[in-house]
Amino acid sequence: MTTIRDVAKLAGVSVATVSRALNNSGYVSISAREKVEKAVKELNFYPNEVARSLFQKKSKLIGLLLPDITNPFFPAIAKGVEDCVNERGYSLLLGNVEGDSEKQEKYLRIFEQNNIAGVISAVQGNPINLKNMPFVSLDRINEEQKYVVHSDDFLGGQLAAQAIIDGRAKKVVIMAGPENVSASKVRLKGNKDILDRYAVPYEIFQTESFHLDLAEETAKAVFNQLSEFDSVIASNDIYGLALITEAHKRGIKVPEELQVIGYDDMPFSKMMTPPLTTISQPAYEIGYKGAKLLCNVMERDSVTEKRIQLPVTLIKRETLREKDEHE
Amino acid sequence: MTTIRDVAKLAGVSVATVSRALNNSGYVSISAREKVEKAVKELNFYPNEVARSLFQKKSKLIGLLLPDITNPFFPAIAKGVEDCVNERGYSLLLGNVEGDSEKQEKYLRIFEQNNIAGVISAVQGNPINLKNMPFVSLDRINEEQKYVVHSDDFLGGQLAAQAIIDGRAKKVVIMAGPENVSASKVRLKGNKDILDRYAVPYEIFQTESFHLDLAEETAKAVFNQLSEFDSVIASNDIYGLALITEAHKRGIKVPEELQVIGYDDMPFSKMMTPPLTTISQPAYEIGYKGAKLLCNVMERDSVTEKRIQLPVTLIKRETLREKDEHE
DNA sequence: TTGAAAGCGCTACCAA
DNA sequence: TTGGTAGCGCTTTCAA
Repeated sequence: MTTIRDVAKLAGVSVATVSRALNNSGYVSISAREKVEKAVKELNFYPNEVARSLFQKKSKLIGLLLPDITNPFFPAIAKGVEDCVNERGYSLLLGNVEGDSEKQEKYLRIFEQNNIAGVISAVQGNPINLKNMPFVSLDRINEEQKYVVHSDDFLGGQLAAQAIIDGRAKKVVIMAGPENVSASKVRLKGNKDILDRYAVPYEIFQTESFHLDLAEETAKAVFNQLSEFDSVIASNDIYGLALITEAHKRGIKVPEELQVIGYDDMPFSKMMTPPLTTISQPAYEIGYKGAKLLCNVMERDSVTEKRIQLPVTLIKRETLREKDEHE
Repeated sequence: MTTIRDVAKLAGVSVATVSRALNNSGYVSISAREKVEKAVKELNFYPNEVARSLFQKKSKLIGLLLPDITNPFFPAIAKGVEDCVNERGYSLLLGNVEGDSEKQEKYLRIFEQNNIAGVISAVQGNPINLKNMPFVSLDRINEEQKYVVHSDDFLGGQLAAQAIIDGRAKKVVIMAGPENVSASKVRLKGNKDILDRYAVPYEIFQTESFHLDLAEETAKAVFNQLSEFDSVIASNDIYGLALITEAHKRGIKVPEELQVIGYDDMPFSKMMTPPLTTISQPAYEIGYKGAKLLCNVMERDSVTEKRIQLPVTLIKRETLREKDEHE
């Protein structure tokens, strides 16, 4: 391992000068800088981040907490986060938490032990071990959190309900995501707001998780436990797809007999037969803007826009009935 | 921040004793150990990994290089990796490389600057900046690499071709994944091996990437550039789905007029209409076993099983024609 | 069995 | 403008 001492020796200057030259801090004469640069190049030297981090009590690492890396929504967020932090010279320490709050706390501890510069989390809840690490919440947020980036879940819920109503819903089933996840709760509110306004009857089917593996059995359960519904607002695209698949198995036609709307606009949703109508939220952008916010929080003390809300849009495809233009 | 000094002071022993007690190294009397444990608990002390890593010249971090976190295959691998390294007390530094070899080298440098314990990579190619970090390749491997975990791509290719033939393929299109990706190349060989054996005519449509965003336009291109094919071996499930969607748009019936087989058995592939027939490879297990292999390489010097191959299976669903039992 | 002290590679203070 | 040096929190000699 080549160190700053090797560079100093080769350049014929002190380690202090090398350090100043590398960090553009303090005074360095042009000739000294040149000697250092030459030596750095010759030795192919890159400073050890661990040593730097030990001294600064702060590393160039950012902790990323995800509820489920297997759910396509989160890799999209992660990519946005990564792109942004990379531009600023940070790297990501990954923590896939799986709804396990012990695991979450364990990760927070690991983050702290590694002098993390900040943490960005799409996991619901206020971590205990957070100490005073800069912290930004994504998507699954709560009221007390100071820095958050999320999309307009209430509007998303409204849009979904409105679209279903436009498809002449007589009786709708709302598959509501986990009760402890803010985004689900708010969407549900949005759904109800519109459904109530138009006095369309609905039933709520509460799901415990967004996990992909549960989608199929949940779809079955919906059909087994509920009846005579002609419209479903699914908790996300995967659950919507599972529901459509189950409907097909039971000989129910989509959208004629049963219309379905998803949430998230996952990459494959447009490739279904029929292509899934859904609410799109800008996952990549949530990640990117969240990371940007975190960087700003870490670098300055004052940040103007602390709680950022991004728009959602209805993506009309073919799992909803056509609006009856003649009524 | 509470340090080992605080613990030492509270326990009434020296920092050396605290260190020994924490690491179970060297002699520590029972009474000293008890005092230390009590102090540790009282102060809620966790050792700083950065300091430890600086001294050891080795951190508890493992670098994970992924070609595209957005492709569901890789999060599945990542989860396997994470589960395994967690059990052994390591955490993951994430590097999403996007087929950009500069980015890959940049990450390797960052890994090195952070005293990484090892790296695990699903990216094709032999990194230059690898120095002597323990290194395990996953899925996209090559001959020179010492430690690899992958699935039986040749068999996968054969299985896909055989299944297509069983569905009475007259003329098949092979969508071959990127030429520089080993897994694609080997699968293609497997395809050809069987197709040639049965003298079934085929054309190869070379794709440049596995990237999700390109799936739709690739599907269009296949139909625009090629004709009179009745079977497609897609490079993965996403591309298979995109192809089916495009076929439907063009009024082509699947599987009657066009049969399609995918690769990877992504989580949503069974929820399509019709459900996608595909080749399943154990992504999670590839990740898990790869991480296990890496840990063994890092901990001991001798590892018996250096190149691990995992099985693949044909998942029959409904995008292939039935085998004609009467022929 | 214990503790003092050196030192991992770096930054920043302070004196020159 | 420069360099010597202390010290970040930890582990590991080595002497007691």
